[in-house]
Amino acid sequence: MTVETDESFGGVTPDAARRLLLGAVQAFAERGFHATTTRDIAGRAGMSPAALYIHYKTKEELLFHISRVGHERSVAVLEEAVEGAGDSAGRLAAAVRAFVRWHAEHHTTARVVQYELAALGEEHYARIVVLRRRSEEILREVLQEGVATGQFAVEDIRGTTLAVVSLCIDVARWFSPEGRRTPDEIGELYAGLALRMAGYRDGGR
Amino acid sequence: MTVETDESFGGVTPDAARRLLLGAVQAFAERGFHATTTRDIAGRAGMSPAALYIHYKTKEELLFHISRVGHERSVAVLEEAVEGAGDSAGRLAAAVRAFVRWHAEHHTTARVVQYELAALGEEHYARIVVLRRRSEEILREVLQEGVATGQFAVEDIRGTTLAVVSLCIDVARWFSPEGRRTPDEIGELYAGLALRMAGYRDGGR
DNA sequence: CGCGGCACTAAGCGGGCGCTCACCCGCAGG
DNA sequence: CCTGCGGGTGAGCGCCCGCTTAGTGCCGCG
Repeated sequence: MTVETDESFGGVTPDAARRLLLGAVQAFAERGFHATTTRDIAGRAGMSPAALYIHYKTKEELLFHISRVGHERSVAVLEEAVEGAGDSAGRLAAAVRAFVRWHAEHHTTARVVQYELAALGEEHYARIVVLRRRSEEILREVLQEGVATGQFAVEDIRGTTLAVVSLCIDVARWFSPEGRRTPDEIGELYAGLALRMAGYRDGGR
Repeated sequence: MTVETDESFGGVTPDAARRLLLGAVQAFAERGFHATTTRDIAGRAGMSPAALYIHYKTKEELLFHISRVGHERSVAVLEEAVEGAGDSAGRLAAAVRAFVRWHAEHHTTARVVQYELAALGEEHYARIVVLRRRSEEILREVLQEGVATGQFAVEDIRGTTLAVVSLCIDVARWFSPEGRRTPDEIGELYAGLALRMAGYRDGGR
């Protein structure tokens, strides 16, 4: 079986460590962390089980690396999208479009990032939670700004932010490349839905 | 540790079988199916590991029972809410309110139902998928009806339905009884958001 | 009161898990 | 040409998993 490439981990060296990471992402996404064996991961990377422990201390450390890099990428995507995208409506649309696209395009990584958190050790979990808060903050600021300028009409900003973030994240759960929609199309659809959730009026589309 | 009661499984007999089911729900929700041991489940039910196999053939069969009963309950809740709740806007609001409340109140069961599907055997999985389609159909029909009567404005009915269902389901992932919102409040908030997603205009709240 | 049946347990089997250890290449530096 | 060393392997340790089996206590019934 070929290991699908994913530019998120392009910078990881040496080569063997990256192959292990990619194999682990695949396996964790398909079966979940606990149902994945180190023999399976090593096999996907074309190595013996023992080789895994040259590059990573434990199976859990592999998960932590995936989770950390994945969160950093998704937050970076969100930050880029929000910067310099016009008014609040433009920023919200751009943010949701980009965040959703990332979760669809990288649904294997995203699945691990979003749904295997509980398998992290306590210390690693705490470090990941910090990163997670960032993505919520970014969207909340956009909503807040839009409400302040009168472009949006939202009573419960915290709750609505949570709902928008939740909507985007859940894409990773159900998205399939064999499905009828491309990541771009879903991003576009969801950007429009997020604007509606924010109470934005653009003339009635 | 006390086993939290959950009326979803109130009708299961004998008593020991129900206790095992409740213990399994708790354990699966906390740690996931694969990380849960039969010894843990039996322990929560106050029994020896072997007792589990008098009432269920395998650990996977326990998961299947939980998944089946859980899906049946959530679909029933949705159907009740849709029946006799006025116009399309009223029906959509009632449906989302009830569906979200169920996912928040029974977040342990819902977590298992929504996120441990992959651990089911092929045959059991196929039987569950049939039940899952029902909930999406119910919401799609409401949206369709509202668009037909002009109360809603939705271009992509399938996609919007998917988004609404996804939004509701994801409540099970993040909800915590220690959080700042009650299931009722979240249901209310989400009902309003769903109406906005459907393009319903009620005068500008 | 004896007996069949059934819910349940103590003990444990076979196997696969995460992880380790002793050893082995190929190659850069002297 | 020898040497050291970092990336790799084969074999396997100790553990705990899902599940089974042989046996036990108890309860209703003739």
